[in-house]
Order: sequence, then structure tokens, then C-alpha cells
Amino acid sequence: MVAMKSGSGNETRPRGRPRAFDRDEALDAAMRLFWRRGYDATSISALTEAMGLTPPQLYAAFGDKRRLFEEAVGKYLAETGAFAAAALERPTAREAVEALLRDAARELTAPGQPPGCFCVLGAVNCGPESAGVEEDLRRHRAASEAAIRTRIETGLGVGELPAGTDPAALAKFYTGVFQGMSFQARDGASRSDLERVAELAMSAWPG
Amino acid sequence: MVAMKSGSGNETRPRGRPRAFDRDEALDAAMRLFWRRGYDATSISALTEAMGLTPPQLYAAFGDKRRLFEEAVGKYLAETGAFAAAALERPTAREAVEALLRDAARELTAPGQPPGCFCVLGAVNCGPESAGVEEDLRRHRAASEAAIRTRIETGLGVGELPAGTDPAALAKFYTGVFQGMSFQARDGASRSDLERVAELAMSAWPG
DNA sequence: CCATATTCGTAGTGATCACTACGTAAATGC
DNA sequence: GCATTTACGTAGTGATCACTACGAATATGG
Repeated sequence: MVAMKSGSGNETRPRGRPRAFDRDEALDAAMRLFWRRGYDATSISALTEAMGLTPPQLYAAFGDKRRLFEEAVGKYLAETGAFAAAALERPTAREAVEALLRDAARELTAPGQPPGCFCVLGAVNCGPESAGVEEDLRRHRAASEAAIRTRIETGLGVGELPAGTDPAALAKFYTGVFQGMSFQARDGASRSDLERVAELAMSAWPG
Repeated sequence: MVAMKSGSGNETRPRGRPRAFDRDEALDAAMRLFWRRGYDATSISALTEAMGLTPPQLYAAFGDKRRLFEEAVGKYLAETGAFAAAALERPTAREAVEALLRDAARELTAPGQPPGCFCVLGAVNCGPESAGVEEDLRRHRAASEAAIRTRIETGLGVGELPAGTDPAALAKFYTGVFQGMSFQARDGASRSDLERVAELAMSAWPG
């Protein structure tokens, strides 16, 4: 992979001294460390070492620890986490949820990246001073559950599911299964372990 | 509940100056704080405040932070966590797992105590220096999964389940559901939310 | 009363935390 | 060349971390 550093085009260069590192590479290293250890347990010194930066470089480029984390979350959702939104676009609600769980079994145990979902595990057990970070990820999880519920409601609306099906309960169940799978991935579960979990979870699908 | 402080009987008293606090009450306060915030995010100063002790009192009575945590885990498993072992003693494997999840829906959201399972949430995202604590709880979780698997194997052995049922896969599924429920409890799920999750999970039971 | 044993309260220890002040280096605009 | 702008490296900041040294206090055993 030949690296062509940022914007070699004819855009006007910024005014001052150019940055001596690749901002996106540094952000990627930060994301992976936050992902593996969680917000609170990831110290600035661990970050600077993983990112190959000095503390002033980190602060100048990313603001502070919290904003760096938020950027890392955004990068995760846009890259690794994209499979989830893609799965929900399948033609039927059942296929959508099934794809979500099957793809999750693969993604949550993918080699070369931390096990489990960053959005689930990245900010558990934060101290009182960083409770806001925990709350931010909680909102992301709530949004994911809402997206699943909306997908199920759509399927119910076009008659894919038995009348009387409770989309909110179903969405909470599959959200819980996904979060359980994340936890089990961090506890060492393999891809095939999680695929069996996904298969059993789908056998609870109504109808 | 009239409190009768420890051992008023005719046992010989210890030699030196008596302790000025109730050790079990202090341990209970520590357990609840660890349970709510997790190992790393619970500082000694937060513990001493919650337990009503000075640091030297805490260290003299409990050793160090890690041993205090281990004692808190033991107390949790013996008290709050006892419902799980009790559920597995039901006459059939299905009743056992169903009771486990139904009782979990109640216990994980019980008023007056932190939401979720201490054994699941108490040591997530520990830093490198306290990774051993995380590993200790991981072993407890593995033991719980093994207990569920054994219960299912017993049921399979007496013909409760269809031949060809995979006890390990089933145990991992229900363990994952339980862990997901713990996570959702901390995210604000209600008892009835979790009861619906439990009911859906049971609809995946083979046969 | 005295020796022994254990806990008490006061007041800190060095290490690490997130974060930054400051002077220098390297780019652009004119 | 020279002002301006931005990033650089060095070297720290006060706060909090888990943990403890030390002498006084309070119990038992004789």
C-alpha cells in the first residue's frame, strides 16, 4: 500500500509549520487503544506512546482526551461499525436482524482488531469525572436499539410479522443479544461460538 | 431489624484494642460501590468515605484494594448472586434456565441496589495494572457458564431435550443473554423490559 | 500495675493522572 | 528579507492515585 500523504492536490496549503505526523493514523491508533481498554483505563501517556506523539502534539491536534475519544467513536461508527447500518437495509426485517447478528459474530471477533464492540465496551465503568463519556455511548446504544425497532416496525407494517408482535420488545431482545455477544467476544468467544449464539437468537423470531 | 453486633457470646475476645466499626457493614458498603462503579473507577478515598473509615482502618481490616474487592465478590456471590445457583436446582433444565432468567430480570433491576450483575460489570475495562482483577471475574463467569452447561447436559441425559442438542452452544447463548440483560439493566432497562427479553430467549429453547 | 497486642488518628509517601507554559523551528504571504 | 502562523520539543504543573510510618489509645492476660 503506497502511502500518499494528505491532500497533495492543488488546494492551498495551511499557513504555518506543517504537522509532522499523519493525523488519521494517529486517530486510528487512539481508537484501537480506547477500544481495547476503555476510556478511563487509557491514559494520555499510553495514547501518546501508541500514537507516536508527544502530549503537546496530541492536545494541539485533538483538543483533549474527551474530544479525542469522541473522534475515535465517530471513526469507529463510520468504519468498523458500518456493518450494522448496512445489515438493517436488507429487504426483510428478519433478514436484517439475522445479517446484523451474523455479521456481528464476524466483526466482534475479527483478527487484528480488539474483540467486541467499541460502542458497547468503550466506556463501561467510568468514574464520576468521566460519567459524561459513558452517557454519550449509552445514547449511541439507544439510537442503535431504536434503529432496530424501526426496522422491525417497518417489517410489521408490511405484514412480515404476526399481528400483535411487539417491535420494542423484539428490538430490546436482539440489542441485548448483540451486547452479550460483545461481552463474550471480549471474554474469548470465537466467531463460531457467536454464530451459534446468533442462530439460537434467530430461532426466537416470531411467526 | 435490631442490630446485635458481632459475636456477643462467650467466645474469647481478641487480645488488642477492639475495632471501632462493623467489618461486615463496611464490606457491604465497599461491595455496593465496586458494584456500581467497577474496580478501577472506585478509588480508595471513595471507599473510605462510603465505608466510614480512614485509609489505615481499611488497610488493616482488608489488606489492600484488590483483596477488598475479592471479599466483596465473595459476599456478592453468597448473597445477591445466590439466586442463580438456586435457579439451576429446579427439576428440569428448562425450568432451571427459565428461572435463572426470570429471577435475573428481578435481581438485576432490584430497587436499592446497583443495576446489573456485579460479576459481569464489576471489572470491565481495567487498566494493565489491574488486569488480574478482570481475569478473576472472567473466571467466575466461565464457571457460571459451565454450571449452566452441566445443568443442560443433565437434562439432555434424562431425555428432556431433543437428541443432538448442543449443551455448550445453548449454555453460551443463555449466558450471553444474561450478560446482555446485565448491560441493559445498567443502561436503564426496567424489570419488565428484562422479563420480556427473558421470555423471548426462552422461545429459543429446543424441542 | 505492667507487658503485650491490636486499632486508632494524623499526616504524609512517591507515582501517575490529565494537561500546559515557553521558547524554537518551519512553513506561507508579501 | 521579514512578519505571521502554526507545530515542534523540553520540561514541567497541581491533583489524585494506592498505600503507609508513627506514636497515642484501648483492649486482654497476668
